[in-house]
Amino acid sequence: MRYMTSLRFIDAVAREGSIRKAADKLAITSTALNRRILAIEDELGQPLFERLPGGVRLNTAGELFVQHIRSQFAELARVQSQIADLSGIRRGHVRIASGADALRQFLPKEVSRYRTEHPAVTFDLQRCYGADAEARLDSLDADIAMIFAPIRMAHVHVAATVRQTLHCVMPDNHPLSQSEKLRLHDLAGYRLCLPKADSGIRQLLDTGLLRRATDVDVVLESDSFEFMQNYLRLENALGVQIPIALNDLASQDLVARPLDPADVPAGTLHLCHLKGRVLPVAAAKFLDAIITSLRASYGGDVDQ
Amino acid sequence: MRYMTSLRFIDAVAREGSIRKAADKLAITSTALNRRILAIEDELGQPLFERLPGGVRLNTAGELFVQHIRSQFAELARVQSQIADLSGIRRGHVRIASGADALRQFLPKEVSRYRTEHPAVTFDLQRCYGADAEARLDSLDADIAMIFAPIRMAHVHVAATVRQTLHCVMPDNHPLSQSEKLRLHDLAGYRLCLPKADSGIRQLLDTGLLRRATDVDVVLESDSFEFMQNYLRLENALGVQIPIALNDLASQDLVARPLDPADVPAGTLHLCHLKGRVLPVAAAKFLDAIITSLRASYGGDVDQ
DNA sequence: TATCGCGATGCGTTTTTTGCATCGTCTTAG
DNA sequence: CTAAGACGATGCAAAAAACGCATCGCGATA
Repeated sequence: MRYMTSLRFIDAVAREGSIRKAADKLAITSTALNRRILAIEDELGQPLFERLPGGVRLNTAGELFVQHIRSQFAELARVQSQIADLSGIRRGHVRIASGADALRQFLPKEVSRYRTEHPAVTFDLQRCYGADAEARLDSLDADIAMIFAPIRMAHVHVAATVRQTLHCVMPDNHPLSQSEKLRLHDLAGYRLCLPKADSGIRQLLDTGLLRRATDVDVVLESDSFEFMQNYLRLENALGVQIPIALNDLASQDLVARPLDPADVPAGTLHLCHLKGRVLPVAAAKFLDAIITSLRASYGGDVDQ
Repeated sequence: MRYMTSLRFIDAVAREGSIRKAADKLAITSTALNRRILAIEDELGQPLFERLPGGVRLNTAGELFVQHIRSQFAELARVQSQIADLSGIRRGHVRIASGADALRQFLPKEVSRYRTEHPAVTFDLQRCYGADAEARLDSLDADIAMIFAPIRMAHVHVAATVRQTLHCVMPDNHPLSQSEKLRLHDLAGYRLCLPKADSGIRQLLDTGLLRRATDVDVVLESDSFEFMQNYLRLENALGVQIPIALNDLASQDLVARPLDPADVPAGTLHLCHLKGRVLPVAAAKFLDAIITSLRASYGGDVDQ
């Protein structure tokens, strides 16, 4: 929308921390950008940025104003989406912040299904970690977040949760593949490939290991599920994942076995959006769709 | 704010129902206005107005968009007020929709007191009836409503209520001035000056009269309290008002006597704003101030 | 101390917006 | 049944706003 140009520009400057850098990204001269900002500040009667030797930084008023700008963008998007829906075709853009878990199999499938029904809806998938995802909801950079970690911020609304038991993934000829269910002490002596410490899986596992004083052999840490899964067979090691992240293991001759919840507490996958925000039609409907789908897959483990 | 010009224009056209008329009010030519609207419609990809032979009217998309525009205005006002508050001086504009009751004595006093403390805050007092006031909250034409009538709309938030007993106002030499409390049947045979039928006072009174099958002599109806009050002495008649509307009666040799609540139910003065809306600082603080003041005057009759 | 990168500003140029005149259409008054 | 009036749309020239270039002053850094 044309009339929002100045606001977009301010947002860009706030993000870049420099008028010249922002001007570069926006493909205009720093002069023009600078003058737009001065004009707005003049109209507001107060500066929005502190001028530092190395650039600019939002002052308190600027923080408030930029927050306002972002909520205006989000609101406009919502209204546009709602208007588009009137004409029968659902349009819109859905921005999802998710951990790697759901990004593997679940979200691709869901997005694809949704886009089959509503081809005019576009998506933006942002891979990120727990606190990050919440921050993106907060700054209105994402509409929906799907994270396997506790929710920290108070102003995030949890639309649904899914209980997820940790599973060990291993080559199908691994000795532990004989057991249907694994206790934590079973893992002692085997090589483990684990997600990094900031992952929700790792935190749950560490809690369990600490409590049971189990000593395990972590040979590899990575935040890439793909890497770990492809590596397991090479070193005949164990990985840990949650059901939603499990893809077609059989084709790689891998199997998954649940860890006894008595040893490692089950974690919770949170599906959320910013509290108090009215989502655009497209995002709201997509949220509904994935909740329905989760319920179909995980039944009683889904809460709303 | 400059960047909102097009939005302001659209709002004006929606209100006027005609591009030419709106252009007149906005002091530009209809051409310019017309083209701004065409431009926005073009950007949105959908028309916002139906073109009728006698002017234009919002279509469904337009309704949505105009609603969005108005909420943007309100939000901007809130942010500006918040920003102004940062610099110590409270600025802002508070728009109050109120019945005549509170507009007589209470609000002038409160506004004046508030403006003494915050001279940079300006006010807009809109006199209107119950349902009207709610509509103004809804269309964001008012921030706060103060109405002596039941709340009809679900999306209005009642910040406080004050129970108000109806009082009869009369010249101090009126026979009824002897009684400290009046029963409904006491009024029979005396001349009454009453507010019009759409007033909250009248409705309560009519309820009582109907229930008690009391027949009274209504000689005059008016929605002007001033007129009625000045008229009472001339015809030695009775008026009915609620405490908050009572001004300095003694100087006019008038007295007020409560009507027995057993005959006429006490009414409720509602202090409200639009549900889900964050009020600008100035409005929010003024609301606090009048609630405090009401509590000081009416104590236990105030609920929050 | 010299240099570099930053935001601010004066000035000529380009783009956008506005106003005027006018068209076509529909309703209403005679 | 026609003429008049009011409405929104549009071509074109004038006015206004935005833009880009060159340049300034300032503070950090090497």
